[in-house]
Amino acid sequence: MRISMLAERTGLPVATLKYYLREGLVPPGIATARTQALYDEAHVARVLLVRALTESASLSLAAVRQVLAVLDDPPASRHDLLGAAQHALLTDEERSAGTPGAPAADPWLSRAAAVVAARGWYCDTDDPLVRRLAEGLRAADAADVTISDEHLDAYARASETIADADVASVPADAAGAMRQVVVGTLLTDPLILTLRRIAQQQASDTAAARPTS
Amino acid sequence: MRISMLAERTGLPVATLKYYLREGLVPPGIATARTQALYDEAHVARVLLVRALTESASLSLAAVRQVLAVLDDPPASRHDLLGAAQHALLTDEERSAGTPGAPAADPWLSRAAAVVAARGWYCDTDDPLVRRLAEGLRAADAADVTISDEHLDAYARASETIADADVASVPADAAGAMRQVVVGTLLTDPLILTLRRIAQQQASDTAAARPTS
DNA sequence: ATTATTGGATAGTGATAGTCTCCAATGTCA
DNA sequence: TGACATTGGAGACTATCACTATCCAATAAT
Repeated sequence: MRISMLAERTGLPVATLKYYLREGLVPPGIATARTQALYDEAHVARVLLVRALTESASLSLAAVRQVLAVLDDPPASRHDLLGAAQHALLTDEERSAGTPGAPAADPWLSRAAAVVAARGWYCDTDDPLVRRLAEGLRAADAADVTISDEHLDAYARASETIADADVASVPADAAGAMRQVVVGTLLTDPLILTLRRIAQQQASDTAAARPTS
Repeated sequence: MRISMLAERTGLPVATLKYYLREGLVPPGIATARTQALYDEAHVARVLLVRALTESASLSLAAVRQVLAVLDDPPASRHDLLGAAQHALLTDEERSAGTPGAPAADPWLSRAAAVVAARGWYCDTDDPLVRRLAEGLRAADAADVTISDEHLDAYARASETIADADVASVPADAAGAMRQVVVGTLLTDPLILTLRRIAQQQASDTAAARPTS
């Protein structure tokens, strides 16, 4: 199919597709002449993937590029798969954060480590995710929002439920697994947050019905 | 305190504070002369809140404005509180989405409603949150990510755990409750997503240790 | 008295994500 | 075969966002 057909199939203007091609987010079509190239279903899927990641998962095109790079070249070992996937989802800043000498005993980092440890999980304060958690705790405190240990543990328990379901749904083949983990996680993040809000309404109604319990 | 002190306390350049004042995100100081105004701890807290919402919760300044408007003028009735809070967290587009005649029987909307109903929750396909859920499901499908009913139900169960903890932690006074619900939800969203990723690593390791179970 | 700081206004910046305009080469259909 | 639309490729242009910089005359500090 030609680019105008690709535009029709994806619902995007031709100019945007040209832009994605220029940016390397979508591979070039098969050139049949100097001003003609053919695109196939894989191109349609790729464009839809880019849109899903930008629109639904709110990724920047730079982040989409990172994700696509991992999908296009998945690590061979199944063991490295999740690690590579997680790595692909970090920001440049997070990736390059080496421990510069003394960590200055950040209280937020301590608490983040404690939350993780309380669930019986591993505990490495150098892990970018633990650092990200600490950063979130710091921001909440700066905004004068206090989160109790029980509250935080409830989040950790819920996360465990989610992660177990996630891991259980990973397909056997490497490429499919990569796709499911990386793209699946990104696209289900907003689902989880939306479900949380719906559940809040529900929990609030229930609490109102059974007032000062 | 003068603006330079406010800058020092918040760690932001004076130019940025002036910008926030201009944009109405931070209330003006008490003018003592035509070129002099005083700021207090409330201003410090406000600036830190704005930063927490933009940096940690990734809100745009326009969204921060919406949130602050609700915080500054909370609904009197406790019953309306969560509704108003939820309303404040919607986009303009979502707020203005009235049902235009026939809903065209969107399959994603049906599935979203089914997920909600399966948890024994209310079920209104006009609810902006249910629509948002449907939109997320549509995006996942477009990106060729399939989510089983069990998988989705695990998310719903986890969300219930989270929401119960959220509702249990809401303070009694109206202003504090508003703050906790709106700001607390926004700032804990990233915590939950980060915990999910950490839990995924954990679940993956566990699954690897107990291979083909 | 001199120097620094302030509030207020206006203009400029850099990043992001497109969108528009041209062009000569090609495809399509009469 | 010819008229006309479409294409790939390149470059310039645009809008939005979140600042940042510059000026100014009016204070404040020393």
